[in-house]
Amino acid sequence: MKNVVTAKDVAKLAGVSQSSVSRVYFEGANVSEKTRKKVLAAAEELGYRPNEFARSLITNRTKIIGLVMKGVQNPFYPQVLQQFTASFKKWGYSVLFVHTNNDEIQKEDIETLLNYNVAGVVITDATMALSAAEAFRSNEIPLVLFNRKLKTGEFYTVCCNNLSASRQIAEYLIGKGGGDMVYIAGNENTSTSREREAGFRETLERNQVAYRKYASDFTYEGGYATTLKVLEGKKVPSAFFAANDIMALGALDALRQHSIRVPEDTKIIGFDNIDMASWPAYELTTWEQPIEKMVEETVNYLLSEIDEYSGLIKTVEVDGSLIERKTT
Amino acid sequence: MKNVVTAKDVAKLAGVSQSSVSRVYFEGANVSEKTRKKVLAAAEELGYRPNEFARSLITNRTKIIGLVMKGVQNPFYPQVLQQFTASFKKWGYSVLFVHTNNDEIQKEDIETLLNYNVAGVVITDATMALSAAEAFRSNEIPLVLFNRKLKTGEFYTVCCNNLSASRQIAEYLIGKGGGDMVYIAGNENTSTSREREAGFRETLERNQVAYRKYASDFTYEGGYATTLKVLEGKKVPSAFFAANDIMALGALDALRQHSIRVPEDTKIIGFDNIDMASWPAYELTTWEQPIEKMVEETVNYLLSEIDEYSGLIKTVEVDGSLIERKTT
DNA sequence: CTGAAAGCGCTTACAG
DNA sequence: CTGAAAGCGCTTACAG
Repeated sequence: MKNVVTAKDVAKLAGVSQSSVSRVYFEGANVSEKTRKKVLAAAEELGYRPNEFARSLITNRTKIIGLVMKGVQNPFYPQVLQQFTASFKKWGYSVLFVHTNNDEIQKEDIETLLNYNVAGVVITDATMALSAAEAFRSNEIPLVLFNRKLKTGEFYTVCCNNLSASRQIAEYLIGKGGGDMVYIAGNENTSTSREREAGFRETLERNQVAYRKYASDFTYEGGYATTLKVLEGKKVPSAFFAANDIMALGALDALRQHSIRVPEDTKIIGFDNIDMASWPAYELTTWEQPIEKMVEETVNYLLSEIDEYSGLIKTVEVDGSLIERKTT
Repeated sequence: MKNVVTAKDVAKLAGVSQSSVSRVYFEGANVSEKTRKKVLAAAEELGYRPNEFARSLITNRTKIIGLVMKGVQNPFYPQVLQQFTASFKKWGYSVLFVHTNNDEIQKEDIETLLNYNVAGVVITDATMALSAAEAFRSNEIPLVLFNRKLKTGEFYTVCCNNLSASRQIAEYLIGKGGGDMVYIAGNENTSTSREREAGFRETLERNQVAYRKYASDFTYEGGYATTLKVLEGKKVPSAFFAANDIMALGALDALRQHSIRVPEDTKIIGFDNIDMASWPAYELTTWEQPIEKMVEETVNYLLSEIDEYSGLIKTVEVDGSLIERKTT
């Protein structure tokens, strides 16, 4: 019963061939204005819509982008999802949403993406086996790692300039005075956490500021628990740098529970600039990730690769900026 | 170059007909174990995957569910998205994510859903013109409104038992003492806000407790600003009921800014039980929406309608429960 | 600019 | 249980 109206029906009503109907719906094809009008009128009358599947079958192209995401709990990512969806929509692409619980994308998810012959893939906060990447490459499906670097030189990557950002963060905190600082790391297997650590640590060491690192996991609960652990030592550090905002908020709440005043007794800075960072309960100083710009870079690359596949590999780093609020 | 391996190639290598290859991948079809093994071996060797588009073209069925969402800013919805994706994945369905900025789903989004011939549709916090619904109905595409009621009797709806919940909330607050209460409403055109208001108001009036309603919009900023407006009056109400958690958090921050103690000077209760409600900075008393159960109800209905379309219309209301924390 | 025809990669009666 | 063949709804050379 479904979708009963076909190009053939429209052709009959319009008094043209099925090929002409097809041409009306295929941009770039040659059709006279007269034919176009007849076809569109007939299509309107019958409620015709071209069948995407027949179309994809023959063109071997789809208008679907696969978007892979893990941490929807972190408000940063829903925002990313929204912006990608909006941006792709402008170009006529729809988003197939793939959620992965594991750090690494599972085989079944890759298969789904391949089965739907997606035009392109965006991977946000998940990793991928190189063999999986090979499957996309051999099918000439362009792929972008968003906000994560894997093996350099293997993927097109778009992310924030974490190294330079964390150096600036270190300098900023040093400027605020105080002699020992704590880095609250995110998951150790992410480039974002490692790079933010590297820039921060290196700058502190160069300035002979004491540095401690505590492992955590990019969640609010993690930031909270980790900060409690930091406070077990007798000395409160002069400043905290949390690898993302949601951990910074947890850290802030942990500090408050111990009646440690921020920014008087210690300072804290996050990363991302999620909505909550600006809430009056937090007023968190942070580093803004330019999501819009990052999304734009990603979409532009994918569209150009869809247009003509080159397999270009590059790492694009977009600069963010310091957002100063009341925790420093 | 893409997806070059077809059933024909596999058939040749396996020494069987293309029909047999097809049968191996079509569950329920009759194939001998011997044939199956030969085919799977050949498929493995060639890296064969059935083409979903060819399949959909002929069966007129897809394994795609359209999920329409508006407010990804409210952490409640990413959670909903995640649970739907996980749940559908178990049944072999993928999620086409449609984000709408407007309250009402736009025509182009409906077209996308129809073009991809989705097997079913879930609409969360958005509304839809009846004419759009008609398009789904006439194509026998099952549809569920999740957490929103539109015209009763027109849609299959799954939501929380808002009326009973808000009555219990009112009784709970009355039990805590105090004589005048404020309802912070969400968007006026949503059933969730209206129903929560109705149950709350009705119970207060029956108990002769003064009631005031303030319009707001389901956002943190809205809850914050609206509460400031409430406080412009000289008298601080004895309690606030915010139509969702994110507004309640905004309200709480506004109260703090005015140094009004919670729960001593006034009380506040939200709705949803989002992650943040349990954060130490808030410890918000709220009503938990049983997302898991609601998702399950939705998925079960859709699967049964996909299996055999009946057009069944019903409103399923799932009970939630009070989560008592420190704001009451 | 237009139509007739081949073909995309599958599923599914049909006959054996 | 299996194979040959028709056909799903399109696009796209090809010829006119």
